[in-house]
Amino acid sequence: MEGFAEAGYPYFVARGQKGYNGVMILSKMPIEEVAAEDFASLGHARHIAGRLENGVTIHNFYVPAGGDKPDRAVNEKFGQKLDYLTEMRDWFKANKPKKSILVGDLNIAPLPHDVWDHKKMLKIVSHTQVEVDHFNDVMAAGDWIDVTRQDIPEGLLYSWWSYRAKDWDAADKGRRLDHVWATSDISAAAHSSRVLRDARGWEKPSDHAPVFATFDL
DNA sequence: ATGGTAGGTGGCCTA
Repeated sequence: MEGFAEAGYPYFVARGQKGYNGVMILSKMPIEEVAAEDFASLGHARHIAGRLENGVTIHNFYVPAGGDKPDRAVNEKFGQKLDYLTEMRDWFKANKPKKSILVGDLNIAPLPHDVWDHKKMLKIVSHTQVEVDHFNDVMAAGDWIDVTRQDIPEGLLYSWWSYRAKDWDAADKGRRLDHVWATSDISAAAHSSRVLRDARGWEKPSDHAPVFATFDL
């Protein structure tokens, strides 16, 4: 934590399970934890929410990846992913977000231009129709706006490239799995979204690249 | 239809 403070982020809210999963929101300003839900009762640490002193709430989600086969009858993890999204939807229906930002690895690329090959990817977990339907239901339930696509509506845009490609940059078989959303009451304050694609080429990189957005609030 | 890479933890599982 000292390292984060030295880097200019003395405040945070976080949940984690060593060796498994975790979410964290670092802040330059005081932030108070306001929620940490265990959707689909997985016993995981995939959600944290904090509120800043200006009244803005920030959610960070790590939606389950969902395994390989997009069929809950043979792949329990896929069912858990859908259930996770269904419970997110119901929670946002019951707790209508206002002045809120949602970020995270949502493990779904919702739009045809969020993947390198829409037709091929329709059979691949992260871009199947049932996942996109669940994803859109969560957005509708919270009146969420996709800030990244508000700023960058056109063109292929990815935030993740598999480790398994021999040359991720040349093959460029990416997916936009990481998202920045805002409720419609503050979405007009968002601008300057971008993906730091260069980070995918750093030493010992994550397979995800950072997604940025700026809010004037 | 399959394998490909990376990581964390501990000898395999998940992403």
